Amino acid sequence: MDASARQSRLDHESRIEQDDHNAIRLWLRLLTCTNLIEKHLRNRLRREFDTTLPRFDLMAQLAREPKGLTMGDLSQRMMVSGGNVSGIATQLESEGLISREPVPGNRRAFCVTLTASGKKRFSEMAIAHEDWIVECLGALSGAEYDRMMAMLKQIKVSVGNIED
Amino acid sequence: MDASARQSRLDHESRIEQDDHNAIRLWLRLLTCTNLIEKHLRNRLRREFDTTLPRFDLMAQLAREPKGLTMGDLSQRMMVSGGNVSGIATQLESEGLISREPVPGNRRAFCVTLTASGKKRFSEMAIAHEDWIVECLGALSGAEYDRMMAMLKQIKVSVGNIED
DNA sequence: AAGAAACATTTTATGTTTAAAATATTAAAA
DNA sequence: TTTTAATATTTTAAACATAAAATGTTTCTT
Repeated sequence: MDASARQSRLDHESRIEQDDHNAIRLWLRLLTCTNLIEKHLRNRLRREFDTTLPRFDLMAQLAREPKGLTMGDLSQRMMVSGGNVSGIATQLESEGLISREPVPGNRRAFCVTLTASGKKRFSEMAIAHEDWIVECLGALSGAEYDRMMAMLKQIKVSVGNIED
Repeated sequence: MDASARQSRLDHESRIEQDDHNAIRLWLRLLTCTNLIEKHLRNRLRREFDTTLPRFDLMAQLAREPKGLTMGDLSQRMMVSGGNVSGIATQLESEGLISREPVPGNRRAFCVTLTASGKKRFSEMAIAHEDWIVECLGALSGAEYDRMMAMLKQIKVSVGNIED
């Protein structure tokens, strides 16, 4: 193998390695960024509203469905396990923010809704929450938003295709 | 207010609202994407190596420092609490993947290192782990990598500046 | 050298999350 | 009608995470 052939082999290999490392670097930065924002939101929810992200998420789902949702609906929409929803709902219920009523035609299910107090509390939180996110992501231009959205969608599809 | 003025007011307001909603949409997609990849990695670690992400992360830190790290070092680098590291280390030690030796000149500290078995296991996992990430993010072109990295860095800075 | 302060780690208590088992209800099929 | 399957929820067990208290070690001050 002459020098140029060796060189091109090395280039090829190092480019592949570089791509691999790029993928890891990108993943790590993606993870860091998301965790940073999530931690920020958690801190502010705790500090300003004395609550947690999962509790906020549950209330957000209910706010979108004034007619209420069953525990199973909540589990599915929040993409967390049923046992998890059960625990969070118990807390929120004891604080009077949600109510769990039996469903007339279905003795298995509970219909979970925001109470008046829960609605009021959630609307305060939602406004603040939106502001916090704009603070975090507001530095990106409209064009950058679009590009980022497109790339993330592509990643989502890639990952979705891997699953067996 | 004439029609065009009303229109421009509406446009302005709706653009702002749109931006807000864009920020939330972007955040939600970012979160979904990260969670999707993380869940995928967790599943494969569990399925193919019968381990967890925190355990992998601890071993990864040790693999980078053949001389070993103290519990405090690990806690700092993994960005988790000391008590947490303690629990994970106890598990890995009982499985013979790491060892905790007293440090000669410092009777407070333990020096944690990968055992031979731990090194072997980790190198297998690291290769697979890298492949999984390339699978997830490989659909992006080199230019897209760069743009994404730049935007994430910008977000990181934005969020960092908010903290008080 | 003695006491105070800082440090490294473990222990304890508490909370969140998941997966899996258990319980109960409804719907469908034989 | 009885069995079976699907659904809805709760309970339980385990891993992970944090904060705070406890323990032991080192270093600094005086």
